[in-house]
Amino acid sequence: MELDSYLPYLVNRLGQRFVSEFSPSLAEAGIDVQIWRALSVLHRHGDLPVGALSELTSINLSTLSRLIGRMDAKGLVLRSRDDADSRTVNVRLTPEGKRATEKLLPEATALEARATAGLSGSETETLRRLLLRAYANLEPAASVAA
Amino acid sequence: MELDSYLPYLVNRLGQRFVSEFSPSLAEAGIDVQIWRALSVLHRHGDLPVGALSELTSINLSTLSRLIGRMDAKGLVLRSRDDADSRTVNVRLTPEGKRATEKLLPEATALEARATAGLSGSETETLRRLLLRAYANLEPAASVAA
DNA sequence: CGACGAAATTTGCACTTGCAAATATAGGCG
DNA sequence: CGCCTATATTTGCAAGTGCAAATTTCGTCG
Repeated sequence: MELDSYLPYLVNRLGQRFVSEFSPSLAEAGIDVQIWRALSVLHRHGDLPVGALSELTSINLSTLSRLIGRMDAKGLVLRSRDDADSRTVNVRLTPEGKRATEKLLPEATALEARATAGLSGSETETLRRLLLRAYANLEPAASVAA
Repeated sequence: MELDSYLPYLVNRLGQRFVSEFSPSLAEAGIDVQIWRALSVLHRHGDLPVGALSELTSINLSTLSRLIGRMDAKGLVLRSRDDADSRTVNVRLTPEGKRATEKLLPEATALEARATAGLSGSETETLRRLLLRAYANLEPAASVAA
């Protein structure tokens, strides 16, 4: 195996670099990268149950539960039991959460632009497509009940 | 910004999936993903100073210092002050560390193969190249002294 | 040669994380 | 209707993590 071109390696270090390069913007907004991930998903998808938010953010459920607690304390989100099924807790952006997210979106876009500088539009699209495909390929095997 | 095709988002979730899919193999070997990252880099590059290992693994220096402590305790690596400059500590794989790493390499390769299933050889190469390029594009600005 | 600032690594501390167990609510069955 | 199992979320606990300060060693200048 050639580590320098090993995909998990390349992906991990690019991910770390995205985080470190975005951190100054986040720090200015007083939030960390995990909160940002949750905010951006909620902004895109609207209200979501905790479980769905976990799935979409790739944040562990118990970690996310506490993260939502912190976000709530900051006034960024609201929790409420679902009307139809009250095992479910729905998370919703507050106006302030929405505002904070929208303030950061342009910087997020700029970061991506910086990452793709020098790539043609079609190369960038290819990159997106292949990342998506690899992700789908690794769909957990949903282990059939024993 | 369209979150579902936002690169940092795609990269993060693919990275998380690589980790979760590799975890069973790691658990069997009794190590965690951070240790694996350090092992694989050491295997590829040979002995390295802590700072260089931090750079190559994208693991924070203080975190790495303690990680090396754990690896040492497990008999996977050895620390030794550098002969020429004893501010530097060199980290080296023990034979056992080498063995443990080589035991996992085939599974790492298999994971990558699974991720790239259905992609042509040239698509996979393109993916590697673009990830590398994006990483290079985000090289920190080395802020010129004020 | 001795003091001083720079470089490499480690450590104190406060906080985040994930696993597994606990809790809360639903839904089906006798 | 009450019990039992499944689903959704939270919490106890034992680590792991990053920042900033401390430590160790180096190299240079007076």
